[in-house]
Amino acid sequence: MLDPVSRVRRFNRAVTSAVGALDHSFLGRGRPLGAARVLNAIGHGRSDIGEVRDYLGLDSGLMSRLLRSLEEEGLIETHAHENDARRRVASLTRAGQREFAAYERISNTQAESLLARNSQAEALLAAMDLIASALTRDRIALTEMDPRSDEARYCLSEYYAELGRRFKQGFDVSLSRDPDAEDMRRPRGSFIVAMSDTLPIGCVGLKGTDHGYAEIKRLWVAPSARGLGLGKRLMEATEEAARTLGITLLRLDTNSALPEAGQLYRTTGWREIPRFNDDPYPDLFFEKRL
Amino acid sequence: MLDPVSRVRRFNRAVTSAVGALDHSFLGRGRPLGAARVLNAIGHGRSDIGEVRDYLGLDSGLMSRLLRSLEEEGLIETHAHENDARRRVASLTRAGQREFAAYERISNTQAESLLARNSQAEALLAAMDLIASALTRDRIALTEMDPRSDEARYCLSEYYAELGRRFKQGFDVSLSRDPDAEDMRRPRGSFIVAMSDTLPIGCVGLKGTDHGYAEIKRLWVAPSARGLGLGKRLMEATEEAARTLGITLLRLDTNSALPEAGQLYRTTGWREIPRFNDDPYPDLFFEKRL
DNA sequence: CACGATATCTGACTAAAGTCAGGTAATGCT
DNA sequence: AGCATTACCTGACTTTAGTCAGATATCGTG
Repeated sequence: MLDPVSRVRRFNRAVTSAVGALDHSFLGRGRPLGAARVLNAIGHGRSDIGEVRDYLGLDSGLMSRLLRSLEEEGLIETHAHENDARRRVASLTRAGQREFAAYERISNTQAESLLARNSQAEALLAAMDLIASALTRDRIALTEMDPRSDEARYCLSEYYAELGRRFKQGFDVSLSRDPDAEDMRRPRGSFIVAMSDTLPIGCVGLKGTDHGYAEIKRLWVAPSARGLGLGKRLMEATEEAARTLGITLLRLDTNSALPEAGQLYRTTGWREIPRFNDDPYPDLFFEKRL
Repeated sequence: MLDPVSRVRRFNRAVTSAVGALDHSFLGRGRPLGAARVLNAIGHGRSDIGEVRDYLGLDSGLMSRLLRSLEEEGLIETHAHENDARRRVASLTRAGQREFAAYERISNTQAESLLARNSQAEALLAAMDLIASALTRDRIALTEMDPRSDEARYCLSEYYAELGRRFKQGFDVSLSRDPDAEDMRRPRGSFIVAMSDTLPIGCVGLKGTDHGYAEIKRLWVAPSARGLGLGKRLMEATEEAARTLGITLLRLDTNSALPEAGQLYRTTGWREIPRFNDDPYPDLFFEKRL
C-alpha cells in the first residue's frame, strides 16, 4: 500500500472507473461506443479515415461498417481524397455537428464537475498535466509552427512568466511583444513547438540574423514536462532545421539563474564564448558549429 | 487548449489509452477481460461473490457464468458462506494463484516501467496520489482500526514526519513509539483510519483517560487528500465513536503552527480552554461537550 | 412453520465487437 | 502497359458482453 508500484496501481484503479463512467454516459445517446468514438474522432478533425482507424486501433472491416452506420444515420458524409482516390475522407453533416456537440457537452460537463467538486482545482490540474505529459511522452510531437500562432504565443507567455519568477530583478514583460517573429519564419529561421496531444508543452526559436550565424532563442519546457529529455529533443530539432536552412554557425545566450539550461548546452557540444550582444538579461554565451 | 476543461480532457485521453493498453495486455493470457477481472478481484481478497459483483458492476447472471468458466478452468473453487448458505464465497486454487500472480506481474511491470521511464518519479507519484484521492473522494471509507496496524502506523509516521517539517524546533521522533496505543483501543478509546482504496490517507485517535474526559490526538490528513473535508469527517466519526463509548467530554491540544487545525476546531463547536497538560509541543487547548 | 426477502443460478435471448478471407479500384514503379 | 501495392469495402463468421424472466434454495421474522 505504500510502495511506488501500489501507488501507481491505486491511481490506475481510480482512473479506470472514472473513464468507464464517461464511456457509460456516452452510451446515453443511443449509439454504440464504437460509432460514438468514430464520430468524435471525425469531429475533432481526423477526417482521413485511415488516420481514424489507426487512432482508434480498429480493423478496417469494422471501421467500414461503423462509417456506414453513421452515414445511414445522416451524421457524416464521405468523399474520395483529393490527391488519392483510394483514400476516403469523412466530414460531419449539419446533424453530425449537432450530435458531436452533444458529446462534447457530455465530456465538458464531466470535466467541469470534476473540477467543481474539488477545492484544490489548480493543484489538481497541475497534477493532471504532469501525468498526461508523462503518459504521452512517447507521443510528444515536435512541429514547426508560426511564431504568432496561438500555440507559440501560449508557450512564449509561459516562458516570460517563468523568467519573471526566476530573475531576481524581474523581467520586463513589454519584451514579450516579440519583435523577432519575422526572423523566426522560414527561410530566415524557424519556430518549433512541442505538442502533447493538444497542449503545447515546449518551444524553441531559431532566429536568423545578418551576421553569419543564427541564434537559438526562447527554449522553454513546461514544468509538467520536465525530466523527459524534451529540452534536448527541441535543441536537436532546431539544429536539424538550421542544417536544412544551410546555417553552419549557431549562437545563444542564457542566464546563470537557469542552471538546467547551461548544463544542457555544455553536454551537447556547445562551447562558452564571450558576450556577443548587449542584451541586459543574459550573462552566459554559447556557440556551436554544425 | 489552455482552459481548465481542456486540460482535464487531455488528461482523460492520456489516461484512457494507458488504461486500454493494460486491459489489452491482460488479454494476452488467453482469457476474456471479464473473467480476468473476476479472477483478479478474488485474488485481491474479495471472496464474497456479491461483493465482487458489486465491485465490478456485473449482472448476476453474467457473474454466475464467469465464475463457472473460471471453475471449469480449474482456477477457483466456490463454497457456501459459513453463516449464510445462500451466499457463495470463492477462493483461488493452486493454479488460480499462479494465474493471479501472472496478472499481478503484468500490472506491476507496467507500473514499474511507467516509473522507470520517468526521472521525476516522486513528483509523478504525488500527482497520482492527489488525483486518485480526488477521484475516489466519494469512496473514502473511515474504518476503526487497531492503532498498531500497518495502516495506522503508516499514518502516524507520516504525521510525525510532517510535524517535524512544520515545527521550527523540529519534533522528537522518539515520541512516535506511541505509548498511547493501549488507550486508543476499545473500550477505552478508538483509532480511525481513512482509506481511499488501499491507501491510508488520514487518521485520528480517541484516547481514553482516567480524568473524566477523553482526548482527541493525532488528527492527520495526507497532503494529497486535503481540501476534501476529510478532517471534518474524521472528527465527526471520532465524536460518534466517543458517544457510543459513553464519553461526554472531549479535549484536545494543538499548535498554532498548524492553523488549519485550529480553524477546523473553532468552526465545529469546540471552545478554547486553558492549558490542561504539560506537553511541550502544544500551545492551544480546546474542549467540547457531547 | 408460513411467508416475504435475498442470493445465486439457468436458459434463452440480443447487441456489440472483433476476425478473416476475399473483392474492387486506384496508385506507384519499372 | 504490366504488376505489385495500397486503401477500402463486403460477406460470413465467432466471441464477448449484457439483459431478462423465471427457478431454486436459504434466511429472517412473526
